[in-house]
Amino acid sequence: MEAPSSVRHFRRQQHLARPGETRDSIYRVEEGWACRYCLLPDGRRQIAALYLPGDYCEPHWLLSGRADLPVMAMTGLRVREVPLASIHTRPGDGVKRLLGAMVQTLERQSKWIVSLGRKTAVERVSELLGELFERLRENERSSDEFRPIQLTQRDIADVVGLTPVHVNRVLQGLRQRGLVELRGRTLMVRAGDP
Amino acid sequence: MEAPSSVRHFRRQQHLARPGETRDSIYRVEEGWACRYCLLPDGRRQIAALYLPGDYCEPHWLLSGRADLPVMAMTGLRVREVPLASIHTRPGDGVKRLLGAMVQTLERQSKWIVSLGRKTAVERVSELLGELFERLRENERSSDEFRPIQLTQRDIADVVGLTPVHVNRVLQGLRQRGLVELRGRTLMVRAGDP
DNA sequence: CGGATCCTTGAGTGGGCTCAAAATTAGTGG
DNA sequence: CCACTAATTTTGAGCCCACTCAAGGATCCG
Repeated sequence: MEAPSSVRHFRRQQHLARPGETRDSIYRVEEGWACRYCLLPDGRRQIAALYLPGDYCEPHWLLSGRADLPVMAMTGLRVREVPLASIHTRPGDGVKRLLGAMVQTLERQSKWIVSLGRKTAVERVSELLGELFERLRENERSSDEFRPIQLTQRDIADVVGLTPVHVNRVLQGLRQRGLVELRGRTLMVRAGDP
Repeated sequence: MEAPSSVRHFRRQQHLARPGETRDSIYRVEEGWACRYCLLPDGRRQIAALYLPGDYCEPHWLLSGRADLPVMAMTGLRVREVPLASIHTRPGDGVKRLLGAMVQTLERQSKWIVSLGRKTAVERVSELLGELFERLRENERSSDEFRPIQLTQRDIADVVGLTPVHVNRVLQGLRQRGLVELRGRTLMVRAGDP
């Protein structure tokens, strides 16, 4: 007998799911970040989705029942495990919230396709940081001007489809324009991203 | 009084939906191709999804009830209009098929993010043509070796995130390798895509 | 304090872009 | 059926954004 919703912890780089695995539960992120990514045979990596506190990971498991891409913790991570059975049997808001999250993921992915296909390096990085700031502001509701982004520049590179070296140079530009700050090794983002 | 499912026709370049519109029905493509795209203020265009015969367009309207991006016919188009009400009230396979289509769209988009972010021009074009060939083979079931792709090179460019000029040069390479043929102005794709 | 990871910087290269013009093809109306 | 126009495909030359390779500093962690 398991509790209907249990808390689980993952360390950075640890996998929440591996490709092909069948899933009978999803996660709701409570603290920390996770990502869905694809690793090509020659080592190239592309991150296809980021999961922040408050996000469901991954909503479409409700329908497909299996993971198609690996999901990994990008920081220390605390999640609540939600059995799919508990959602199917109780047809309340649960299903609705999940399907809503799915649509949101879909729209976010469409936006990223546009960025990756048609935007420059500076535009992509700015857009990513802007989006992250907004998503953080929605879920945790404090109104600090700066927020920490716990990603390495390699991680950012694998989201925006660039090289770590070039991400570094872009960030230096954004720093001079005051959109971003570096404290120790963690990146701080400020509100306002046109 | 309207028939419960009516057939509609669109000409090339004609819009099936415009951004912000509220939708009370979706389409099932019967013949021809359509796409969802994004047009940036400076004229850059990126196509985010292609809809082929047999596809639902767009499944997530079922949940969101509105179009976020414009949808346009890329060729002459015949579709069947399916009122959302008829799906909501009859909770049979209809909902299931639509949600399945939604998951498929989601997985397809994830794959495209990987391509746009991390793959070369030749890889992207080959992958697009291979995917299109497979999707065409699933829905229409004849086993011709070659199939027509009714897209201009500009359209292809706006899918794979390249310039029309460069798409042209890539296609010339693929033609020399026999993966592709050009009859008149229409591109013919052959099976086999490693 | 040693080792690992990450950030930074420099110099040189290249894949894909831009600009521009010519060659094909499709579409239209007479 | 044919001229005429518009839309595509093709080709060439030159450029630039982002990449590669490589080394040197920071920062973190045990």
